[in-house]
Amino acid sequence: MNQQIRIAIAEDHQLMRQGIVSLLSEEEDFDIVFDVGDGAQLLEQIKTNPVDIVLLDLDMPIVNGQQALKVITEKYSSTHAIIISMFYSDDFITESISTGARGFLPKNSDIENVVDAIRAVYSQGYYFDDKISLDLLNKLISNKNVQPKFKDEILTEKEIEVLLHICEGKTNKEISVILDKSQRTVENTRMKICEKSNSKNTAGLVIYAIKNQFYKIK
Amino acid sequence: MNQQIRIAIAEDHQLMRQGIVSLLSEEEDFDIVFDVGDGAQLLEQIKTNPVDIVLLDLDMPIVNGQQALKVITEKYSSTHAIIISMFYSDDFITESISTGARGFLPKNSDIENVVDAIRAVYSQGYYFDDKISLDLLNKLISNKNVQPKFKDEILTEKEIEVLLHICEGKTNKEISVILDKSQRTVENTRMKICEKSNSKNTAGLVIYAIKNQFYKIK
DNA sequence: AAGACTGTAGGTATAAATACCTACTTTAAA
DNA sequence: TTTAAAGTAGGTATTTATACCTACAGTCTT
Repeated sequence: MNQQIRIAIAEDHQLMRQGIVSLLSEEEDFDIVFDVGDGAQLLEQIKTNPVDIVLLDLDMPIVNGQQALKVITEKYSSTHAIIISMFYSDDFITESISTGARGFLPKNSDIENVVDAIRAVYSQGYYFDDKISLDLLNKLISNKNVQPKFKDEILTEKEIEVLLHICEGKTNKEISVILDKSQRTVENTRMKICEKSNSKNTAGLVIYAIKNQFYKIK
Repeated sequence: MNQQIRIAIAEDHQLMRQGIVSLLSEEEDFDIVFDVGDGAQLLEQIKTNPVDIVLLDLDMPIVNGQQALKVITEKYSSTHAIIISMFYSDDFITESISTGARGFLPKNSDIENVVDAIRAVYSQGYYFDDKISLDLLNKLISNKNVQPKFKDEILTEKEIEVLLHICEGKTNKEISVILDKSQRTVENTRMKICEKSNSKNTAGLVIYAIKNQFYKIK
């Protein structure tokens, strides 16, 4: 038998994870080494169980996908990550690629896409879906180091705290009372988040918070 | 062999759907009759392919889960629906139950939960997860016809249109220009949506729009 | 034909958010 | 230890959103 492709799956929705495991198990040259429900478990498992491919869900709790991806590309150069994400925006893709992902799959992919992606990344080192815009591909090719824009756009603890209260529908004044800070401080923080998230009002902030998994819809 | 349980699956994420099919196929007494990606296909298929159980994703495009659920409980009394949803709020559950769902599963359920739910609904007619609050169960038991509150809280076409623009970050003035209506009209519509959705500001509106699948995060 | 609802829009007011400043303190990194 | 950033908060102004009214024309249902 040929050498098997060693695979790990990190995905927080159990049903989805079990489903993917079940489907991929049918491929004879695939060896599902382990599957986990969050980024922290992934980093723990990968220490002792080397794999070739990690299928990585971007929206995971505890240690999120981005952070896990960063650690993996830095520490485990022989492991290549393929991102699975609910969202399919250019921002997400470019961010993932620049952090070291070798492939990107939307969650409405077919299992065949996943199988193709795994084989492609294993043999060629990368995989991109048909649906990825030519625009984006050109951007990625022409400009290896895609915008470090995201570097300084990471929200601080305080900003995240304020953002969550905004998502809960609280006004600046209400937030200032809760955090025991001046209303002006909260206003400034709010504007700072607007800048960083490139949004121009409350609606934009809420969408940003949800897209980036700061705020989880219950 | 005993009689098989005939099952249909309606879920818009292909990977999830294929995964569930693969996992359920391992149960010998389960007969997966068909699986579809939206509510319209479900209603089409079910005309000619009777099933005992429908696993129904609430967040589907074209004809959404709620509408499909309504038709099924009205027209196909021998078919029982089990809801699978990303969201686990009491509102969603009570709404689903009052529309005729016989069980409710969050998307982070285990496949064992799904199998249990199918068997339970098939033999006992209903299934509720451990995680469903006692509070809610009591509400459901004590008060069969749970709030018809939702009845008159359905958004009109105009309201949905305005809501989407709000989610896009547009101001009332901008929306009024786009729709060629008075700014006051848009303001009034906005307030009406606030009432219906029981939210008190823009943040609440956006969350409501996302939860209820009016606005899809791209 | 009466009633209910939707869509339309005006009046008036207050509350909240947004925009663009300055400035000081603390903390962390170079 | 200088530099950079974050956290703090004040001034001032404009724009937006929210709140609570009234009113009328069109549509659909009873």
